[in-house]
Amino acid sequence: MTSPFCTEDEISHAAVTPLACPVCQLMALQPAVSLGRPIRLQATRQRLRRHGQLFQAGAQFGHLYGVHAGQLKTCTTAPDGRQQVAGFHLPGDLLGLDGIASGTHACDAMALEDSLVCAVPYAGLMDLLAQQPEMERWFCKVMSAQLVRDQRVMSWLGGMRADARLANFLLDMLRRLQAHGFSGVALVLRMTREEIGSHLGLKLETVSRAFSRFQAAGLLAVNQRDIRILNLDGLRQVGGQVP
Amino acid sequence: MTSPFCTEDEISHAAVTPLACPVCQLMALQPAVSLGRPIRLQATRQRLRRHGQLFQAGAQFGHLYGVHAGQLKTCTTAPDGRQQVAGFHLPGDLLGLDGIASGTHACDAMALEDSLVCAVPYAGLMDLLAQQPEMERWFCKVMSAQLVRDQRVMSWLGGMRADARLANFLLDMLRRLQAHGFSGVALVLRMTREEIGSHLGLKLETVSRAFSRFQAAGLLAVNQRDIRILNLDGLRQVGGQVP
DNA sequence: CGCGAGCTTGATGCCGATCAATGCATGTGG
DNA sequence: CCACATGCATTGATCGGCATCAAGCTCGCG
Repeated sequence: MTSPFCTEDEISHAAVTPLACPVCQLMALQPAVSLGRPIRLQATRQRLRRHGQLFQAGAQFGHLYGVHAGQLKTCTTAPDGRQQVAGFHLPGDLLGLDGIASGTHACDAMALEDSLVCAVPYAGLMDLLAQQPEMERWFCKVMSAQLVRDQRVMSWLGGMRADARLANFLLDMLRRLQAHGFSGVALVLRMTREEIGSHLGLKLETVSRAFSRFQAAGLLAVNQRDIRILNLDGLRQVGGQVP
Repeated sequence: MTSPFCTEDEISHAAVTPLACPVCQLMALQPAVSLGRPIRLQATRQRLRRHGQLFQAGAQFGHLYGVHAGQLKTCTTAPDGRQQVAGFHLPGDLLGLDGIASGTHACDAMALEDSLVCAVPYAGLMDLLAQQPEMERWFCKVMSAQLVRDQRVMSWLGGMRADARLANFLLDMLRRLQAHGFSGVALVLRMTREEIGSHLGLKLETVSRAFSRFQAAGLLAVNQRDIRILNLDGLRQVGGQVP
C-alpha cells in the first residue's frame, strides 16, 4: 500500500495519515493502472528542518513536491524586494506548480516546521500522465483546485476587513486539516502572526488584535499558537461580515 | 492557417491577430502532430454581446473557452452575495479553468464588449492531450501561468496602496495587450471604474482619484476610458512604491 | 431634448498602519 | 541555577489612507 520511497519515519507528527502525500498516492496507483509499458517515477523523499528552504524563486524548475508531513509556506518576492506569503501548505498538498509556466520557480518555499516532502521529476510525471488518462485528469484537477483556492484568497484580500479575513483563514485551515483527519475544533498554528498577516495583507499587530477580539467575544480560546474553537457559527458569521 | 471553426468575421476589432484564440492555435497544430489516430476537436465558436454571459458560477462545467476577440471579466461570488472581479481576459486567454476542479464553474464570465469565443469540450481536449505530449505540456503551462498571474494580483491586494495597485494593473494590461500587437503607449479600457476597483480591492471613487493624480503628475493622459501613457518609467516607479 | 449610466470631486469618519513599550517563552552561556 | 539575549505576542496612542456619503458633471442614447 505504501510506497517504498515515502516512509513515515524520521518525522514525528500528530497524525500522518497513510498516503497523505500526493506523490505517494500517485506512485501507489501507478502499478495498478499502467499495464502496457510501466514508467517508474524516480521520486525521492527529502527531509527539511524548520526554516529549511525547499526551493527558491528564480531557481530552475524540475520537480514537483508533495507534502508528506509538516507544513510549509511559499513566498513571492516583488521586484522591489518586498516579500509576501502566497500560501501555506499542509500534508497532501502539491508544491511547485507555479514553476511549470516559465521553467523557473516563481516563489520561495520554506518549511514552517521539520517536514518531509516527496520530490517527483516533472518530466517523468508528464510522461506518466500521457500514458494514464486517469492521472492526467487528476493532475489537471489539482492545478484547477489551486486556482480556485487563490481566487478565494483574493476575495479575502479584496473585499474583507481584518476580522473577516482572519476568521476565513482559520475556517479554511480547519477545513483543510479536518480533511486529513485532524480535529475540527482545535488547531496549532505553525506560522507566526507576522506570516499570517503577510498572507492576509495585514500587519502582525492587527492579527494579534483580531485574535484578542475573537477571544473576548468568546469565539476562540487563544494560547499563543494553540487555538480552540468555542463558537464555530459565530466565527462563520464574522467571516461573512460586510463592511 | 486559420481554423474553419474560428473565422474573423462578425466582430470588428482593432487588431485581431490571426490565431489569437488558443483553441484555434490548438486546432491548427493538431493535424501536424497527430499522425496516428487523429482526434477531431469539436470546437464551436460563440458570439457574445456586451454584458452577455458565457457561463455562470455553479453551472456544470464541460467546456473551456478561448477568447478570440473582445474582452471578458470573471466574477467570483462570496457566500454572502458580494461579487468581485477575479480577472479580465483578453484575446489569447483561456477561460473556465477553475471549473475543472469540481466539475462546476466557480465564477461567472461576462463579456465587457461584443466578443467572440471558441468553446472546446474538456473531455475531447483531455483525449487530445493524452495523445500529444507537446500539447499536454502546453496546457499545463497555461494553467501554471494563470497561477503565477493570480499570485501577482494577490501581491497587489496584500501589500500595495491604491496608486501602486492601479499603476501595476495598467502596466499589466499594457504588457498583455502589447503581446498581441497592440500599442504599448495607449490603451482603451473596456471596463468601468467600478470593475477595476472591484478587481483591485478599491472603491470606484478611489480609482477615479488615482487616475486624476496620475494625470496631474504627468504620467497619463486620461480621457474617460482612453488612456495614453506619458511617462512609463514614472508609472513603473509608482507601481513599486513602498508604504 | 431629457434621461440615466458612469465619472469626477469634495467633506468627513473609521479602520488599520505605524511607533513604541511591555510581557512572555525559549534558549544559551557563565 | 541565574542572568541575559532573543524571538514572538500583546497592548496602547497616534496618524493617515481609503471608504463613505453627497453633490455635480459628461456623454451616449432613445
